[in-house]
Amino acid sequence: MKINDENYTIDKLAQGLSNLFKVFGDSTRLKIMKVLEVQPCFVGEIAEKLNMTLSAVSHQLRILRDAKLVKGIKNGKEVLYSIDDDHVTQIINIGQTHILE
Amino acid sequence: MKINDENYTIDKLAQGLSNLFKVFGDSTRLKIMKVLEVQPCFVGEIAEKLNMTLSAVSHQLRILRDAKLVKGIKNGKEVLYSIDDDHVTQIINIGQTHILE
DNA sequence: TGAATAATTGAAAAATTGTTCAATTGTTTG
DNA sequence: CAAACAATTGAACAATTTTTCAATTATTCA
Repeated sequence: MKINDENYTIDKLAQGLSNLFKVFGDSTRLKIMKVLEVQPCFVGEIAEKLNMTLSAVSHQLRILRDAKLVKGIKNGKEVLYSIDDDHVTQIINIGQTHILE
Repeated sequence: MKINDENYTIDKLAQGLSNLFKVFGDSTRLKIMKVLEVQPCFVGEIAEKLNMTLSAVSHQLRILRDAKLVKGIKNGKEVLYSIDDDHVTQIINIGQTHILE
């Protein structure tokens, strides 16, 4: 394939898509999303539920936020996180169907 | 969270799901899937279209095969690859919707 | 104001992943 | 059978990513 318009387009699309799916490609982040699907939680609650350090959770939440998959709303000292987009549940559900077949 | 049944379940599920999404989380593999969505191709054709070495394509095809996302049918010396599962297109389409919003 | 609490951040270490190169397998055909 | 062709494989290197640890920011309240 030569460097032409068509490949430029597929390259950019593949880049964007793979960056999105990379975010789903980590079990820690998946667990965080699964927890938030049940109900919105503070950072400390997520850490406790998943038996992780606050720091590790916070780092992963930033990645999820950047991808617009979760959002955090500040409430005093605490930040309440929740799922930001229905695509999260859709993608996870199709994935689940795939691996359980 | 303590090591209990509930977490054992979510851990295993998150492992399976993240392993699946890791496969989508690479632009090379995404481009291969995009190419195969248009039409089935031999390994050499994929390599030519994407301007990659045969070896690199073959390595990625094995990962896609293991995840049951593509399948290869041997025909003489050549192997014809195609999308193995409708979930591929579904997941890519939802991802595309997400990043284009 | 100062202590306590919740969360974020940066840097380093540990682990994982993708590509390249060389060698190998399997198939066709001269 | 030997040469040519298509694809796969293994090992090494380069690059990226996740976690940990320590330090920092921001907010509450005594």
